[in-house]
Amino acid sequence: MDRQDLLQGSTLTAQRRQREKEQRYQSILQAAQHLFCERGYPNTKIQDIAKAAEVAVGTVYFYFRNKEDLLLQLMDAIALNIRSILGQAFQSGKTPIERFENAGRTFFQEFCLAHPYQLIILLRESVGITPEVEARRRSIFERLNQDVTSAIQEVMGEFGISNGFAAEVISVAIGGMMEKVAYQYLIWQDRSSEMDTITKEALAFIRGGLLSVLNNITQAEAGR
Amino acid sequence: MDRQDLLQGSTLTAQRRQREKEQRYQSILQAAQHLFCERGYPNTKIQDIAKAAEVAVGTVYFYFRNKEDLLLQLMDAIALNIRSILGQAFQSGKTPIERFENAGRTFFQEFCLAHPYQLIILLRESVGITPEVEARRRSIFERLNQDVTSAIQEVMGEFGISNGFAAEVISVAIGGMMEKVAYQYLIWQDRSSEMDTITKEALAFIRGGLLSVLNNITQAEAGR
Amino acid sequence: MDRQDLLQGSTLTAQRRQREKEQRYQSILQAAQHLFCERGYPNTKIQDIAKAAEVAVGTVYFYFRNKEDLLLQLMDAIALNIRSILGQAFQSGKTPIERFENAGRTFFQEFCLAHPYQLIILLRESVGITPEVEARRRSIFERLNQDVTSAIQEVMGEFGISNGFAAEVISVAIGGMMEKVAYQYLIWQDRSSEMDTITKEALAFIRGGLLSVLNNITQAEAGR
Amino acid sequence: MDRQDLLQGSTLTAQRRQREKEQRYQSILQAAQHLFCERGYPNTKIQDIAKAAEVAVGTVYFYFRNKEDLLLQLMDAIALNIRSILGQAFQSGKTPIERFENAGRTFFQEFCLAHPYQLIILLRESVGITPEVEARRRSIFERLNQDVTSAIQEVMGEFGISNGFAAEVISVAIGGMMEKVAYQYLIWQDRSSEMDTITKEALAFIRGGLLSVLNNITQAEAGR
DNA sequence: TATGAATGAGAGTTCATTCAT
DNA sequence: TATGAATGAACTCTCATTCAT
Repeated sequence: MDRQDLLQGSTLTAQRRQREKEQRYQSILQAAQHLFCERGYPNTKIQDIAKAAEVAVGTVYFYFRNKEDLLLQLMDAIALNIRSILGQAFQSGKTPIERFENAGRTFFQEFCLAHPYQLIILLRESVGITPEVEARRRSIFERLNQDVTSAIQEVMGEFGISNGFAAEVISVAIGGMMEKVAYQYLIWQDRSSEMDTITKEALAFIRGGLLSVLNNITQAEAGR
Repeated sequence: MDRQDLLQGSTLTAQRRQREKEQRYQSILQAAQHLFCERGYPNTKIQDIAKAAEVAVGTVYFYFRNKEDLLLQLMDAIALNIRSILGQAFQSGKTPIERFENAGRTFFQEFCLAHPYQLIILLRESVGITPEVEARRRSIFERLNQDVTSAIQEVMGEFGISNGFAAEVISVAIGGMMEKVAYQYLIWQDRSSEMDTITKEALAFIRGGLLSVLNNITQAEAGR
Repeated sequence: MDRQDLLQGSTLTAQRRQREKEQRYQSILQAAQHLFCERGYPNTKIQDIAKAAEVAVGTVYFYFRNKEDLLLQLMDAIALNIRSILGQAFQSGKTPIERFENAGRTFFQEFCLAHPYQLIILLRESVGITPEVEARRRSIFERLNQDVTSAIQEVMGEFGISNGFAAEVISVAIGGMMEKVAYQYLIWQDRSSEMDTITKEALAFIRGGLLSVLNNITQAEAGR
Repeated sequence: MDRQDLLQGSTLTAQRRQREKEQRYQSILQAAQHLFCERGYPNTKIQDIAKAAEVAVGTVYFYFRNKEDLLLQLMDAIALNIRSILGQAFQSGKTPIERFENAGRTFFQEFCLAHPYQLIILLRESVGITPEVEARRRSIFERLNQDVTSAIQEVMGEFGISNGFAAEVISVAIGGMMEKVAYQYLIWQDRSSEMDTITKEALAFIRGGLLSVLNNITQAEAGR
């Protein structure tokens, strides 16, 4: 065994270790997500998470500062995922309004239906836990809100108008709609098989509201 | 002192005692509401509530089965209040759409702005506490939803159409919107001074969405 | 209405009141006995006793100093009853040994079978509660023990011997035997229908033991 | 350090840890036994046990599900001990009756005098605590009873007779005698120095009863 | 006498977190 | 890195007892 081999060996070992570390981190995170959703955050013990992830309690604390940190990192991962999903959707489609609707559809299909646990963490299990968690929730939604607000302003641009405040309020409103529809039909009830129709109804309503607001502003400006 | 007096006397005493009991009950409930909102439900100790209500810990348990029961009864009182407020609003105004908008305005003005703590309990502190609490949350929103769905169907009736499913989904969407706008601008930010404008924007959006949906259905039916 | 009448009236009223007081006292005592046996002393709340006796909590404390006092007075009543029952039995029968056996039979028939709750209080619910309660238990059994020891000494007298110490030990042994047989076949198992046979077996054993001891002593003394 | 060493090393460490765990478990159990006897089960706080065992409260709950479980495991350990002591005694001696008397003597000498705390737990502190504890008590005595019943049947065999029911009742009776004598002279009074004489008197009485019963049955059978 | 609302010390139990190995 | 036994502060809930009416 020459030096090169030794180096290679240790490199490979290091790589494997790194991979294993990442896997452990992920398995803990997934176990936590699962249990938080099934039993609720306050009713989930670190003990349980460790058992589900097949590691010792101490190991959880090696990867996460504390229980709250576990939730925060979970939220961050979820936020990353949802933004990545929506980001792509916002780029597909020809017209701004089309892109907008694509994003809406994608939210229900690719996020809510595909990752119900992530939805539950974001809308239920991270609510009212701690000021820190609540702040993270807010900042996540703030960023999503900015994306949507930008999209709305783009649509507005098509109509030759610009109203940042209205765009923001409407963005918040649309966000709330999407959240509540998902909560109602996926968390409270399980109507996942009807999500197609539900999505259509909700998006029709949103498009209607959006266009109507734009037309009114346009007319109002024209009437001046 | 004759028999009548004795009877009256004891009745009056009994009445006063009953009144005092009711007052104690209310003062505990109010203390709980205040602390749940300020510190969060899980961080509020029964001890604290007792101190704030100026009673002993045991007294809290005389009026409420346990901490969860305290929250549940609080939620019920809030649900009663919001339904009473919205119920009146739904009866004012000439046209269905007018009544609908009145209710929306009333929600922000008479409920959210007037009773921010109740808003916080309903939207934040009662989320994800216990299956029981979550079930109560659901049933409260279910009932509100039914009211709004009815109102939407009334509006639909004006247009000579009827679509229960659409009405329900739109009701959920509108509910979510109101909730999120309130959460965003009253709980996360304090923009209570701008609530007038925000309300106007949000209601315009809703009216637009609603009318648009109705026109589309009408046209679709006409086009057949 | 003359003075005599008034006096009579008040006397009668006083009598009635006295009677009612006594009834209340008894109903509380009986409720306590029942609940102590069914749920166990530590699991019985004063609240429950009051409810069962159809009086207010405060009323229980008018008749009894505290929960322990309730148990102590119950024990005293039971001790009174058992001594009265056994006392009569010890006087029936011609020979000492016959009287002795009558008492044994009576214990099972007239006490254990007739008053199972009293048996349970004495043998189970009053055990290991408090030093005071334990002391009362001891003094009750001490007195019973003295009675039995006397009876044994009387039997010994017939044989022309006297051994106080042996009499005492045998008395304790016989007492323990009766207790355990009752506990086994009436509290742990319900073999009340077979108590006749069980009683016979047990009494035969006792008589045998007793006579054997007496003969041995006699022979030993004769052998000197 | 080669592989063998590593293996040995880890094994030794694991063994030592296992031993320490067992020691902690025992020290908690002993502390509980001591305190239950000195203060009574209901008056003993987990806090106190922890302090006496020089561990934290949480450690008690690491080894025992709850306070009741602590008592149950204590009872099991005691039952194991008493059966092992009596089991040996039942095997010493030539004749069945001799073995029987050896067991009786051993009960007083090797169990009651040597382990008074175990006696107190079994006869006083575990009485009337909980249905579960009472059930365990019953099953422990049931098993002891079976042993004694078997021994009696063996004695009967010597006389050429067999009466299972009588054997069982007599076994219960003898058990009750032993218990009560121990309770009276070791728990209520401290006459441990006189236990020799007391044992002799009690065993004479038992032997007398036993032989008398056997003779009677024999005569009765002969008389047929 | 009788009532029952009010009291509050106290106990069992939990569980996030630590740290020696 | 990983382990898991150990920790102990914290919290909910109980219930015997009191006392103003």
